Amino acid sequence: MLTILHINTNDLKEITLLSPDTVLGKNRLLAALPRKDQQRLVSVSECVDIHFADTIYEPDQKIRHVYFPCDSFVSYVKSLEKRERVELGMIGSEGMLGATLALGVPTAPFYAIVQGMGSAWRMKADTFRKELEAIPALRRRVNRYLFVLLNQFAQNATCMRFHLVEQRLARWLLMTQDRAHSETLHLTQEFLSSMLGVRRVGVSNAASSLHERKLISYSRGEIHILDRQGLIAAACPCYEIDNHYYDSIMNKASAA
Amino acid sequence: MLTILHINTNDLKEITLLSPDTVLGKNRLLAALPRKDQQRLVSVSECVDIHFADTIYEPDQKIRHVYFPCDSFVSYVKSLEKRERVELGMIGSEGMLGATLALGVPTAPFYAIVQGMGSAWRMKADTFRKELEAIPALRRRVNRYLFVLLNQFAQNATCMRFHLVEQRLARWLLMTQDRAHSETLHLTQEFLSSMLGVRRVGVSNAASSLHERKLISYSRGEIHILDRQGLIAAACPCYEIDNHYYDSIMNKASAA
DNA sequence: CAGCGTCTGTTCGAAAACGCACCCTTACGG
DNA sequence: CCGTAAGGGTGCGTTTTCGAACAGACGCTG
Repeated sequence: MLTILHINTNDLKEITLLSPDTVLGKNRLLAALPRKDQQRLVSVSECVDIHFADTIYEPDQKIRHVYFPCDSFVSYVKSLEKRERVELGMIGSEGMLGATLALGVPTAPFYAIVQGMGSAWRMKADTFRKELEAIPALRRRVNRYLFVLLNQFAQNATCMRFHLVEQRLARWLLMTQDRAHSETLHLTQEFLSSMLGVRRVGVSNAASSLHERKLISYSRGEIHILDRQGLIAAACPCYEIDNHYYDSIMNKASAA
Repeated sequence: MLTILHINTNDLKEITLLSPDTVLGKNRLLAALPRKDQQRLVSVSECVDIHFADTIYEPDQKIRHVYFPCDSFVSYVKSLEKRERVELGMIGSEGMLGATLALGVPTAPFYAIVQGMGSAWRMKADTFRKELEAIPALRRRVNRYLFVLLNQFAQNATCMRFHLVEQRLARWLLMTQDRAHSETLHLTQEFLSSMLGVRRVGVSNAASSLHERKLISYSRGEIHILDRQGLIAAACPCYEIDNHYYDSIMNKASAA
């Protein structure tokens, strides 16, 4: 239908096999909009694949597109010096990239780096701005999402300050699994260390500990989550606080 | 006039002597609006005094009023456990409290605790919402401010993660001085420790060091800043990055 | 199969911050 | 004048993380 006709395909075999509803439903932010609005938005979007380690935004650079991840996910990263680099938040199908455009600033505040490859709906920045004006439901939704993002940043800041590397690693793995929809994750310790803002050794120790406790297994960048409940117990409460907050804010949004 | 836009926060005395609508000019967010809008906003606001240690907002509680500080200033504070409490950002005359209302969420995300007593323009939450609709310039301004806030949170998070207590203390004092418009600050170490999220001993050591370096003097909660330039050098770059960012975003806003 | 790059595990001392506790000084009110 | 409380300094051992380095293990490529 409309939706499919307007897709700009690079290689979208997967996508084209799915019904429009399914594809749309993959992004929770869009999925909560009225069907009509969803169709309109898809008609001005394209479905793209994004790849591991792609840099979607750089700080102070113009935002060209906004993204609504389906099964991909992306991290906002702040970098001061070489070693002073840390993840601020993680965006998957529950959110979107470039929401700050709604605040009237055309540039990106942080790095946005792809963590999990997959597909995302992509829209030009100008288009997004226009659709924000045209679709009140979208505007409301994006605004609420910005509120959630602010909270995630705050939670993450406090977590970084007070919680141990092991707890933070557990939390990070859980968040990643939620967005990757898979029990296997491809992540090197080197990479994890830059996400958590610690040395690789710190990750190594924390991972060993989680491994000893039979919560995960890993080998050469392949991490398996063996015991999700145990991992939740090993993580700091920030994981569940975050999830809870998202639900409480975004669900109220759809009710309103 | 334009001069008002370029006020250095350090010498606000000038302003109080200046003109009749100086009261408004004391809040930089409002001061950047067209004169007409300023007058309208004042007509639906009241000027109130807020006092040290007042709790303006609590997390998940409804926001009743928004505040535009004149010479007062307030901290956003996140608190997980008893000891796990830290300042997320500081709001003075350069910003406002309750900006998140513009995102359509009626509740406050964090504690807001008064650091420096003084006056502020106060507006009912409903009024603020209506004025946001009615005054596009206000909406643009508030949105841009939210963008800045998001950045401040990010900067602060990274700073907390990587920088030493002494650097962070120096930065905090500078930020406070900017908002207090005074060289004397009343702050106990106990209080500072909960702002920086460290032990009081940590503050004590850091303060001793700054004192030895003749950058500050202090006694029983009275802190004097002796050498502002030296303090800037002792602080992490986050201080200047923050200021720079504010200017670059908010000044563009007034141009637009 | 040799070579090389990547990923991981481990070690070391040092730095920073932690929790806790004790003691001294100053301010203030009775 | 003195008792009390608040503010601040110091010491101690512990924990966590840091920076740097080295060694083993795996997998790809030539």
